[in-house]
Amino acid sequence: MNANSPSVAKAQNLRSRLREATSAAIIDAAEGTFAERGLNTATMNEIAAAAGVAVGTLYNHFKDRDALLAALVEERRSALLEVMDEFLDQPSSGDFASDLKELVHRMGGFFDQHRRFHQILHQLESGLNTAQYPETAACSPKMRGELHLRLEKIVKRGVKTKALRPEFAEYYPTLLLGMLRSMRMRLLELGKLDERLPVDEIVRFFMHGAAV
Amino acid sequence: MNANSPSVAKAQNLRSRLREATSAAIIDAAEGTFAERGLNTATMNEIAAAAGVAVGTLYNHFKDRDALLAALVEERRSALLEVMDEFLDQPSSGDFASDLKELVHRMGGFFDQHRRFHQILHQLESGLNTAQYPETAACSPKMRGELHLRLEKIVKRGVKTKALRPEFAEYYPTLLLGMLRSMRMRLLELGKLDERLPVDEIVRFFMHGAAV
Amino acid sequence: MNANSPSVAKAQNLRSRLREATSAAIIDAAEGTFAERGLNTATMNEIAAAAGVAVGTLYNHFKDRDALLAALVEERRSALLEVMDEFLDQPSSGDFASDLKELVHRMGGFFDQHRRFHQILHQLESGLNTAQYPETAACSPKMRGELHLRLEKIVKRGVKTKALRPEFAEYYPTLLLGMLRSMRMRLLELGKLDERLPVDEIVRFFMHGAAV
Amino acid sequence: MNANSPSVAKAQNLRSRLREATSAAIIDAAEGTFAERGLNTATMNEIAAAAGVAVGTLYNHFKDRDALLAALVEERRSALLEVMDEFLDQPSSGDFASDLKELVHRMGGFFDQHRRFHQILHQLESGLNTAQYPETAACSPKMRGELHLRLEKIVKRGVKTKALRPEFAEYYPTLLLGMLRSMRMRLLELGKLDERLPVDEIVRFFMHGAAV
DNA sequence: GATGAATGAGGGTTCATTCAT
DNA sequence: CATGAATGAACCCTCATTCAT
Repeated sequence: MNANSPSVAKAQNLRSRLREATSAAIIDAAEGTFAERGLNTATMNEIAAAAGVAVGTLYNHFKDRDALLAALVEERRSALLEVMDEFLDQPSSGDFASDLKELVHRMGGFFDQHRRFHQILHQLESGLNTAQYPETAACSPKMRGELHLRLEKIVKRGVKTKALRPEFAEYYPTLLLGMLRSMRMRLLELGKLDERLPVDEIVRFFMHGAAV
Repeated sequence: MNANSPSVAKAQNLRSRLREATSAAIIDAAEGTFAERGLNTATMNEIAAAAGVAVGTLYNHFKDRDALLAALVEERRSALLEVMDEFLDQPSSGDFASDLKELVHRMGGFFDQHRRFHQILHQLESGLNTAQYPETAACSPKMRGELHLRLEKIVKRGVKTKALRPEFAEYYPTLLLGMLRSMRMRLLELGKLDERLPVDEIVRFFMHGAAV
Repeated sequence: MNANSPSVAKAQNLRSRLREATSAAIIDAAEGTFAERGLNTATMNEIAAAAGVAVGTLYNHFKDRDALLAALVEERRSALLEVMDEFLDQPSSGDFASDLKELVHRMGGFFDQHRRFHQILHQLESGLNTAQYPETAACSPKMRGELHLRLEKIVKRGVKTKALRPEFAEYYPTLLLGMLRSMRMRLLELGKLDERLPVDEIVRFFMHGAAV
Repeated sequence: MNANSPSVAKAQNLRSRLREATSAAIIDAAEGTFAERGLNTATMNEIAAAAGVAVGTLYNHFKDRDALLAALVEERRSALLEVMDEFLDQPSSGDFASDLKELVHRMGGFFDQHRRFHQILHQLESGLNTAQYPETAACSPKMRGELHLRLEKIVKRGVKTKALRPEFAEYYPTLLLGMLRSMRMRLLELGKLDERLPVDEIVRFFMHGAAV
């Protein structure tokens, strides 16, 4: 048989790469459409049009609408966590404030690069949409949980080194994420679509608050 | 004739009161349904069932789905702003921190009392939903704008009295609201449906941050 | 008992007259609304509003929408036939053309006076509406049939006196009515709402056609 | 690539032809349903059932109910006018009566072939239905206007050649159309569904009237 | 008898999903 | 595999009719 011949293998590779490329294009189109039109309003036809393919093709790549959304979240989730983990696996610099600033910079950079995904996260957070999207429902809290975990990790470090007060510490990750998200929404509302998240100011605020 | 007789007048009063009661019941049911099932997912039939009336009745009281949502937002909006204005119209205590704490307590109290509305606000914030709901679209940013305005007012006071740093002050209202909202969502996620917002801790965090 | 006392009788008379007056007002309102808004589009609420009463009152006077429409048709039908019969019961003048002109004048006069009813007749004629309105369905062809009968009567007279050609005579009533109706619609289309049907010209055309 | 290969082109041709066929089937079904059940009573589900497709398919081919009706009217309108214009563009035979007879024969033939459409025209004429159907509203008077125009054209010829009396000539088109329509309705009422319009008799009547 | 709010069956429309080509 | 027309369940909304006051 020539099923394993080099040329066949090469052809399969090519095919598999083409397939991957189409999947990625669909996910990108889905990200844009979900963000722009809303998680509930975006239609499969719109996504297909944005991806430059026919609706049927979406279903060749993803079981259903829910699976597409879940795949999109999963794709970005892993990329974000990778960025964070890459940093968290390094030894601490010794200065908590620098460490935090670096981590939040990485997150902010990712969210700036994937603004659309950041908006989708916001829509998912309410958890109300997940009832309709069971697969995403399993994926989105997981993603939030993992984000939370990373932030808890560094917060615990901060508490241990007495850089942070321990009293309300369990909610610091929530507050930090909430501030990033509300800043993104505010920038959108002000029409500053291309402006970056003011990460340094947010970290400063997180550390020292608003008082003089 | 007897069109103005006491009994007719009484009957009209009764009717009008019954009508108000039904409207209020519908708005309450809508609040619950929109919050629980999601702004897009909640159906008119669900809302009617929750209110214990038939669908047609919803349309006797509100022009369409959009108008019902707008009426709901408007109802709560005015109640919230009233609570805030009642405080803001008083002379300052002189101590900024006390003033802020009091104001946020009022807001938090309102949001605790109307948890479901707080969740709806969150869903409205993305602005993506409003595209579909023109009437709400005109109402919801107004509400956010007015909330913002109140907070800006007190923030400016704080800056003027040098209780607050001026550098990032334009975003303090956004951050404060973002923290309240993310805390609500977190409590929901943890299943602590009936727990109150930890207003004191949030204000403390707002003022002094997380650092020791 | 005083059930038959004069005053009671008088009171009952009064009441019955009031009832009649309300019924007539409703029928008038129905005529206007059906004509203006269309047989299918006119709603019971619109009719009630036009009559200055509540919807419920319509149902106190007429079993349902269909019965109201049927009563309206019946009311005008009997009035029209009365006008025609009054003439037809007289002995012929001896001149067919004069007789026809007089009859058509009476019909045209009635239709001018009840333009709205004339329009309703037009809508009923298609017979498509009657499927939905069983009572009217029984009433409207009857009305058309009776109109037809009167016209057949005079046409037969004309044929017998050799004033009319017999060849196509069975369709002369249809053509005559069709011309009256199309003239009404044309006047409406031209915005000449208040113009009278050009009865003389129509009768002339009926008798001698368009040729020189 | 093979986007322009013969097989793809052939497939697209096939698809496009199938699509046309479905559209035509839907228009035919709509014609039958609108005529039989009435312009207001016919439901989209009935039309879909008559066409042997699902409701959704109607909306794949026509924006909404109104657009379907308008497309139907437009389709028949252009076919009718084509038949008339084909004749009107020829030089006159010199004999007005022959010309008129020929033209009305063509119209009558078309209306016989499209009896259902003839009935729909009748329903549209009242203009009351069109208020609800904006697209049809723009299309239906246009169609009536164009029909009128053609008839005015030939009537003017007749007046110029002194074949017709000029006195009431502006209403001749209206009367002619009204007679055709009332004859169709009469045939329907008599259950003579398949009988043809008696065009010769109508033209004779138009020219010479009913008198001996 | 008049009132008008409540009712709910039924119609128009959308859109995720399927499947023949 | 890609395609896109067909499908039909489910949604929003209307309006004739009822009935408690």
